[in-house]
Amino acid sequence: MTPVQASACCRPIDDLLDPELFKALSDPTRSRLLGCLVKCGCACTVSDVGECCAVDLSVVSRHLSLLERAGVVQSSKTGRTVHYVVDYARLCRTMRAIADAIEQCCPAEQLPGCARGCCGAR
Amino acid sequence: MTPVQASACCRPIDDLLDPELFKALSDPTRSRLLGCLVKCGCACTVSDVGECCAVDLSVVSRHLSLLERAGVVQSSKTGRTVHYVVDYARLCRTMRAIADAIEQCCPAEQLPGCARGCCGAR
DNA sequence: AGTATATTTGCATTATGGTGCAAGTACGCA
DNA sequence: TGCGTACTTGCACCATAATGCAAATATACT
Repeated sequence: MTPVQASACCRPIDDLLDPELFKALSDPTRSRLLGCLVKCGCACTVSDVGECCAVDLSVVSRHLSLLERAGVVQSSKTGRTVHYVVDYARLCRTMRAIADAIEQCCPAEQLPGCARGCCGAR
Repeated sequence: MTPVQASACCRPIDDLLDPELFKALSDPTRSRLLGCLVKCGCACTVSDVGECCAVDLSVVSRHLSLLERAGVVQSSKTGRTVHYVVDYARLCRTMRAIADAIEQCCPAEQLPGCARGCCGAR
């Protein structure tokens, strides 16, 4: 069993290692905005969140909408103000699911004898 | 308490939302390589992992070393071949820690009454 | 020593993405 | 209707990073 063939098993991990989600969390500014929102614990306006870092409000707006597209936060518009909330449940669920999936793939004895006989020689 | 002030509490989350880690997982090619390695379950050579996707081997090499710098995988050189293994334990621990930290910040009742009185009006 | 294999590095190219500014849209209020 | 506020979008600019190719390095084998 080669790594390529091994890819055919352990299905769940492929969907969980979603580059889009991680990309959303990979920018320092965005990370800071999210951290701010996570700790706030309630719905914050774009302007409120914007106070967390010294960037243009348009940048904040774009980052928050990107986080929403990634499923990390949710927005609700009331009048002319937009409130953002962290989707705590979903984010936790995703992180735990990734941990679980990785753990399931983790062989009991990792090295040097390959438990699954993959990777050719090894 | 504004979002800015709220940032002062709930400390752990800031260190856990490390953009560097997520950046490592944010590239599709890298994600695929990692998924391949995770499912393989044992130490794979650069060439082996490279079979997972249609990119130059030099690209694979660079991606794997980046993943190592991010603490996602570990390498060991034996002779002229380099073996990469996923650091299952560390990755799981990190993901769970993030989930835990987020959950701790999650207010019991999220909306519309803000449990922490932050975000001004709301 | 000479050749083959495994991986890395330098370099140029291209793609992606973050940023600020200015203008635009949407809505509330007088 | 006109003005102010909250946010978004278009655009240009700049930085970072992904990629392939070719060359270099390191090691094994004969």
